[in-house]
Amino acid sequence: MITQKAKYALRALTVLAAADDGEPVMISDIAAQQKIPKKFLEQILLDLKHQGIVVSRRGKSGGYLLLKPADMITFGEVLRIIDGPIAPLPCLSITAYRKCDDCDGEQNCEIRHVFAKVADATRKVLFSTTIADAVAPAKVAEVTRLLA
Amino acid sequence: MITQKAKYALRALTVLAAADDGEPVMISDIAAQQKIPKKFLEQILLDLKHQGIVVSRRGKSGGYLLLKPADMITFGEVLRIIDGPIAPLPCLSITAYRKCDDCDGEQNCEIRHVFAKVADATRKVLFSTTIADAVAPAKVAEVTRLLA
DNA sequence: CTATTTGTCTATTGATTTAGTAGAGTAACA
DNA sequence: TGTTACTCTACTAAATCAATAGACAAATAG
Repeated sequence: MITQKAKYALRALTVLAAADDGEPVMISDIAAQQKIPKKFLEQILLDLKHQGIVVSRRGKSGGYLLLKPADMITFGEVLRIIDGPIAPLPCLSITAYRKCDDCDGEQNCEIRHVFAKVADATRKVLFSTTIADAVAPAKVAEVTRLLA
Repeated sequence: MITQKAKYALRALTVLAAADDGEPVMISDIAAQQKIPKKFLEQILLDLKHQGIVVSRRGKSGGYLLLKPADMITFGEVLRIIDGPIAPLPCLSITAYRKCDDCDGEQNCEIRHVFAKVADATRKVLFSTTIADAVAPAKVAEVTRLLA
């Protein structure tokens, strides 16, 4: 299970992706729109800012903007920032590798071997899907509605 | 990340799978062989027993045995028993479905859509791999050693 | 029939993580 | 210079994780 925090982060980013280019969106607006506790969202956006996913502007007419284009932000990188390693075992993590203290001989560890396949499959999906992909269907639906 | 408990469960089952047919293996032996805290392992095996994965015998020459053949026990079912749902979101769980209280309209939830792909890929691996698969390479290695 | 052996079951614990809240502070702008 | 909106740190309640503790029950050997 991914955390609530990660879900919030992804949904906040889709809001920013859907906003007009160069137009900052206020934390309160994102929070209201996505039913996210405002104070909690502040922390999340701050994390995303520190990790170079978004930028912020202060004062009147301030808010948040995407730093990179939405189709350059993958689900995988967001999850890593918020929830930590993608891998199901520490000894399979790319960003936070840690030898399993009990098992020695990773090459022969069959459990590791199985979960390596899980990790590969998971990464394939998460790093090939972007925030833009998550926004696209919503936009299609919107256009469809407008044309109806 | 899967829990330590799940890792212990899987490794304990490989020990039982490797044991001679009909020969019970004592908790202490499994614990020693796999460096698992004995008292913790007791609980794990009890869980697996309650869920119909293993059976036990008490008293002298007692211990645990697999209830089903090793190639009929998948990683997926063991993980479900020990760690709970496989799905990354409650609204994607087969065994413990729960509507996400924030998002309404599952059909349109793009986050859900992405994680559905993750869940599918994960399940494909976990339910097609059995304890027998995990033991097989070890057996091959053993035979190779004996023949050397 | 009783002592030993091995599994059964429930409760408790300390550490960590999760999901927030609280509040003082700082930059930008009008 | 006041208001607005982001920034940063600290705190907390509840849940989960990884064990540990100990009383109990069944099987069996002598």
